[in-house]
Amino acid sequence: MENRETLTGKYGDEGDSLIFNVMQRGDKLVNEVIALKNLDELTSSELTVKNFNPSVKNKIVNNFTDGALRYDLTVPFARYVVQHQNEISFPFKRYQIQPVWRADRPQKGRYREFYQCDADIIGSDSLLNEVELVKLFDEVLTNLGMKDFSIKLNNRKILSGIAEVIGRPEMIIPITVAIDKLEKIGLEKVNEELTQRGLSDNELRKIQPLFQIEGSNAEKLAQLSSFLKESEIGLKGIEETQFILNTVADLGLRKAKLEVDVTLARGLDYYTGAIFEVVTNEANMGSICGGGRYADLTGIFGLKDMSGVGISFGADRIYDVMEELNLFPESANTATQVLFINFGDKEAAFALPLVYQLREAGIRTELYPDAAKMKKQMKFANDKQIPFTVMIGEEEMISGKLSVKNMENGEQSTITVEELIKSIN
RNA sequence: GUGGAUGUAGCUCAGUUGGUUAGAGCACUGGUUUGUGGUGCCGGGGGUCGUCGGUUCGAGCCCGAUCUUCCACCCCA
Repeated sequence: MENRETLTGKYGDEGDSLIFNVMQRGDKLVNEVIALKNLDELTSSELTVKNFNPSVKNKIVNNFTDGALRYDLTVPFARYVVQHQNEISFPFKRYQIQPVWRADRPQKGRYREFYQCDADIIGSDSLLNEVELVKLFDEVLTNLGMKDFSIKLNNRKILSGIAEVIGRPEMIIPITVAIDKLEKIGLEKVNEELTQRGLSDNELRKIQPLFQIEGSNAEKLAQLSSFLKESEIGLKGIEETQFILNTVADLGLRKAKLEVDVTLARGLDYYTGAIFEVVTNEANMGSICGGGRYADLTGIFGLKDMSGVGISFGADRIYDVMEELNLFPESANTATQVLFINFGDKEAAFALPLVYQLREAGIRTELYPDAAKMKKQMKFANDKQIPFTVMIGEEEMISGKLSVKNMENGEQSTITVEELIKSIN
């Protein structure tokens, strides 16, 4: 859990409303309720759901909640870096695997609680870090068995450049959100939305060439630099993207495709340079990974000039995709090799040292804990695909030999422990 | 946040235009030589039909509310 104010305002308006706020506890809460009773805006009639106006709602959230569940791992990481700046040697790398929460309505591939696996490098402007993270995407997802996935690459500076060229720099977020939908809803609808968001016909006309951009990464960048020739920041974004592409190309990738995608616009407010998103081309799933460069996230917490870049793997979505693609091995078969059947207290006491003798010989062995019916114990062994069962009853305790049953072919033999160990090892 | 569905045994689901003791498969359990699994056969336990209220002589089936889960949009991991 974080302090609420640590998280609010970092993820955009949409993000803010998806943060799980946590109520104050105990007397603090009681005191806030008492204090709020005195606010003239809050009359009892306003406490009915239908009459709830936003300002009252805000007031309640502000007064009643002091904490918030982590929305992602990046902002808390930035907070951590600022708080521990004197103890950290920079550039600082860290990975972190933890659950995060979104106050959203769940559906396929969307969870209210899910795990993110983050890797970040903070305290370095170098684009080599971006290159390393692209390689990390490739390495991890390839090792998990994914065969066809795309790392989409864009740059916030390019998006800024676009807004600048159109003449509406303040509209960068609405514009990028709209063009992000190009593939999904088509050109016409995107233009509709842009108009609705306040773009003039002239501005709309200026942006059209952007929607025609296509071809290889190099061709896209070439068209883009002509579109952005008036924008210094836009050209800077192209240059950065070019560097990442070239360097990665020299190193090569295993299964990943690295694709420039100008329509990739992540809603997170804090990205300033490269923006990443990974999608699998083998299953219908939203993005499975994301990330980007944040040049001044720590500034909000009081530490200037601390640029970082990081990526996040969406563990649950990756799991879902792997499940769908049958990428999990049939069984990790580290299961029991020998099961001792339990005939009762005396027999169990006799068997237990033998269990440990087998284990010391490296054989995965267990003794059924209860003197359950034999049929039940045998069925247990069968269900768990345990290859050998050992029966020790009166006879075996006298003779000192074990009745060993091979569960695959049903054959049974009477042998010593040493012989059993030898036959398995 | 917007819209649409769902909710019947542990699990997956049937349940006819509202009508007597609510069913199946799987799972569990007992028996089939009382120290033996996998297939077979015979038997058994288990459900206040999400919750509350309403309509009706009578509701799992109709109506309302509420909760849950799911799906799409929005957004994103």
